[in-house]
Amino acid sequence: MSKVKSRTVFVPPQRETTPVGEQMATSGLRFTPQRRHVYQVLIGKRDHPTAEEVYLRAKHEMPEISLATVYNCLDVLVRCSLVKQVNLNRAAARFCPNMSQHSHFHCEDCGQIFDIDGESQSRRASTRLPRGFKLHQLEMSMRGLCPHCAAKQ
Amino acid sequence: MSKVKSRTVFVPPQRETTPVGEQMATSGLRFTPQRRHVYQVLIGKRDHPTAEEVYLRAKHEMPEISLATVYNCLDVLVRCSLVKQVNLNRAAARFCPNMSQHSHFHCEDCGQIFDIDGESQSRRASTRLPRGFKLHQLEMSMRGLCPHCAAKQ
DNA sequence: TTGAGACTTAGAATTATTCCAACTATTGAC
DNA sequence: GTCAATAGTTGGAATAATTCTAAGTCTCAA
Repeated sequence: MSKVKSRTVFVPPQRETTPVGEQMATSGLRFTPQRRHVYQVLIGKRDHPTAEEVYLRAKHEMPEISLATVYNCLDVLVRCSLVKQVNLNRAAARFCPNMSQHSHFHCEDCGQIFDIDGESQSRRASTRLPRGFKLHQLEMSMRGLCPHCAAKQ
Repeated sequence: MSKVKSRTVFVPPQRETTPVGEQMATSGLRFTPQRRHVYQVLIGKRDHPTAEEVYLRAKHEMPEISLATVYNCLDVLVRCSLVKQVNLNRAAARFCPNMSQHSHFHCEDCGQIFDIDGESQSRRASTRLPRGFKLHQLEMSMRGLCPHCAAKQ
């Protein structure tokens, strides 16, 4: 993953009362071993894996984990704002542990996804919204050529 | 559909040599009766239908059209930049004949999708892109509450 | 007129995701 | 601590959007 700037620092959770665990607990959810592991898998390699890829990586350390559980964990992590879900094409959803404000650049040639830092995107966007709309979340995605593929052509 | 401002004006194609038809022909594709009809269905009601919904609407005037053809037509229209494909959640893709620069606002309460005019979005976005990236297309989507649903709460 | 390539069609196949039912784990009230 | 209630996990089945396939039709250009 090409990352321009990072603000999210992962503190590995040791007990249920880590900041991450608390963020869940307030939603009435539990920070189970499976959920912690799925989260660590995402943090461990900061690309944009699909649920299937997360499943394969998670199985290395936790072979008995099921795909259904991985879907459940990802869903919970997204709902707790610990992970972003990225829907670029109609293909499988991808998951991104970078919670700083950023958008995604999808290279049409090599297929890679890049995080692009986008400061104050949502503030700018909401100033453009017609009166009455209440913005909760903004997602910006781009397609084109990454520097490497653009240079080749 | 709540439309703030529109720049796209539809000129109904009469012969194969309409502007719309030419836009296809240059790609080695044909502006067949099915493709024209699917396009007119989209233009006719400017909301954001799924492929299934387009299929149902198209069948009124052209009962023998198949779902596979509708998928083919939508794909071709998107590739010829006559229609935008909108992927909001993981649900069915939606199609939008508004080709002016705009983004989509998805109301979390009523589920409606609104076109929000966004002038010079892509110019601003590309100035934020790190050196070397070549932007072809930008998509911005928002979630939150539409004026009607926000007022209710 | 004919051959090549594009298009349409119905139905089958694919695939990401969700659902289900049985079982296990955790929490809070007593 | 015990126990009921609730939450989570698991494997497999089900779902639903989309793509593929094969056969037939249409269009264009030589």
